[in-house]
Amino acid sequence: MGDTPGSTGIGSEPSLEEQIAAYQREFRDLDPQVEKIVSALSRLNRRMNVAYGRQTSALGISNAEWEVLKALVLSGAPYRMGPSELAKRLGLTPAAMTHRIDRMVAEGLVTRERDESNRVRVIVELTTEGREKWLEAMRLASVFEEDLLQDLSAEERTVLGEALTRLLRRVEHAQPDAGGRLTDLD
Amino acid sequence: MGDTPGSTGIGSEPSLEEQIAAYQREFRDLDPQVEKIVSALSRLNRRMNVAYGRQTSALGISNAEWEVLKALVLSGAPYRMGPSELAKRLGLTPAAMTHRIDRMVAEGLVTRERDESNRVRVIVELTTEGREKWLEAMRLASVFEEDLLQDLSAEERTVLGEALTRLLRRVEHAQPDAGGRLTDLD
DNA sequence: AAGATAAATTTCGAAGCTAAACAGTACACA
DNA sequence: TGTGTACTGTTTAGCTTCGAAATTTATCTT
Repeated sequence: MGDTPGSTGIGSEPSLEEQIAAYQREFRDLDPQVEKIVSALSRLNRRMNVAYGRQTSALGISNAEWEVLKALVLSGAPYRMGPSELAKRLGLTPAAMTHRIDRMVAEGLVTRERDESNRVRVIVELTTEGREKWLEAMRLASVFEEDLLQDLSAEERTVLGEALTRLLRRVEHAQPDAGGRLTDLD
Repeated sequence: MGDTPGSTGIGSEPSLEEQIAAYQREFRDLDPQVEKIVSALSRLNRRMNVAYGRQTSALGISNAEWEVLKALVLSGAPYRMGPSELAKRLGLTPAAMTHRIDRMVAEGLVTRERDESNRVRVIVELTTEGREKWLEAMRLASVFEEDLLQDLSAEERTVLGEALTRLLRRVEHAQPDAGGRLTDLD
């Protein structure tokens, strides 16, 4: 196992090899190959997140804000969603969603207005500035990703994409999806 | 790009395919294959973290606690570290480390005592209970992981492990590793 | 028109972190 | 032997973000 329910901290870590060796030492029945895959996956993901985080924070947006921008953009033009819809999508309570939207309105990333056709509802809409921030972050990220995968051959990319989606399907099938804190492995 | 600096929320998401299609629609210059790999990786990692989180929280330990347990176990017998060493390892300030250790001492996962040979230092040591919790979590995690990788052939495992470690090396090389909030892609 | 239902917000409080000040110990070096 | 300096860990105060529960406002049902 990677590291298991580890975390997201990035402090000074031992190398992947050292860590796997330590796992072998402390926990006998462990397949080194499985361990290698899971640990590498977890650690790779964490490093990528650090990179993304740097890029977005350079643009002045937090992760919480990024999530909202992403949800709105992916909903398609005209980039509108209700708070409760957003909350469900992001796994937050309505209260937390209200707070987030407050901040984002103050920063000009979204607007909030009542739906005139049903005045109980509220419409959160992406501003031009919000959309441009998202686009800029995507540009940075796509460059980073192309660069990251540079060394992989076309065939390797195919196998990798195929294997990962197969694993994903398996996890999504098996998961009843309940509570449980999140974190990063490794 | 996966989703980019996304987050860790697990709300109700669109399927991977739908999401990739949305990315294509909203952001033109994007290699679908790269996108597929990065998104699957990110999403897979998140789902796995949910599974791990459920397992550890069933054992009554938080992610923060898990990190500390892991660092201590991997340091090897006699499972002792100083707070500042732990803080550096986990990427926390000393103050935050003090708080975490407070909680874990109260729960009997670790002990804290002064180093008699150098009374400025403090020694945090894993208790038997702490070690057993770690072992139990590892047992659960390793079962989960074996099950997850079940479908992959020996050859696929080799290719996957190799490709992931290569990507990891590339990221670790390129990363000056500065601030930047973390999160999960996708 | 009177509930019943639903959406969003407000209020209050909890968790977890950081920065900065503080306290205690060890070591260098006159 | 004393004194300054450096280092560890803790304390204090404050910030950010979230959640639970109560509250407000609007809609729907009958």
